[in-house]
Amino acid sequence: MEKKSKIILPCDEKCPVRASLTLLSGKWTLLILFQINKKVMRYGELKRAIPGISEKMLIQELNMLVENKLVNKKAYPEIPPKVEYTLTELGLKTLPIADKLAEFGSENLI
Amino acid sequence: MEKKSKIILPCDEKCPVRASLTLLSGKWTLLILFQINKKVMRYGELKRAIPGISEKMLIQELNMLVENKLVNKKAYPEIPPKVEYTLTELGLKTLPIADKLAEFGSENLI
DNA sequence: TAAAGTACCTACTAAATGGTTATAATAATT
DNA sequence: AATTATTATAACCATTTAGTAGGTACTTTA
Repeated sequence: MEKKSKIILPCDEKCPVRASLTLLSGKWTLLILFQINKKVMRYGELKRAIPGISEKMLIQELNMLVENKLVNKKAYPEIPPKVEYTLTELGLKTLPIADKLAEFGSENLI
Repeated sequence: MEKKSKIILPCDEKCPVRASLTLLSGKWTLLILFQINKKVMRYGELKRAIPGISEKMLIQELNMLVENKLVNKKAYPEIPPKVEYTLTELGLKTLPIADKLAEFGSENLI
C-alpha cells in the first residue's frame, strides 16, 4: 500500500506574494499609486482624483509610500503650500499590478 | 493671461481598479487565491500552506470567496469531514494579478 | 469682512482584523 | 482507553486600520 502524501510547500516570510502584500495590500495603496501613475500629482489633485478617501488616509498612505521609496515628494517653500508627488523607479514597477487589477475589474466586475 | 487647469478625471465607483480592490484588497485574499491556484486544496492543506493565518481568517476569507464566486467548495459528507476548494473560472482570472505581485516581490523585495 | 484654497496634523470614534478557547462527531492510530 | 486528525462554528477580547471632525497658517478672491 502506497502512501499518497501531497507535498505542500508553505509560503513563509520569503514568499514574494506575501512580501508584496505586506507593502501594498491596503485598501487605498495601489489605487493611489495608479492615480499618480506617470504624472506629477499634487496633494489636492489626488484628493479630487480619489473621491471617498479621507484626508488622513491620503496623507498617511503618501507618507508610508514615501518612506518605502515608492513615491517621491517635492515640497515648494511657498504660500500657499505646493507639494508634488511622483512615482519612483520602484513605484513605477507596481503599475503592472494595478493594470492587472484594472483589467480584471473592467472585464468581470463593471 | 492663460488659465492652466489640469483636467483630473475622478475615479469613482466605476473605476475598475477600485472595484477590484473592493473585492481583493484584503491582507490574505490574493495570497489564498494564489495558493489554491490550479490545484484542488483542502482546508488543512491551505492552513499549512499559509503559515501565520489564523483559522478564523482562513475560513472567513474562504467563505467570502465562495460567496463572491471566486472559489468553489465541495464538501464530502464524511467523518472526519473533507472539503475541497478550487478556483472558479472567475477566480482563475485573478491569478495574473497574483503573478504580478510575485514578480514585483521577487525582483524588488526579497 | 468673509469665504475659499493650500497641505497638512491631532484627537477621537468606528470598523476590520487577529487570537484564543470551546464545541461537534467519528475513524484511525498509539 | 486515550489521543490525533478532520472541518468547521461561536463567543470573547485585543489590536490594527480606517473614518470623522476640528484646527493651523497664510493668501487670494468675492
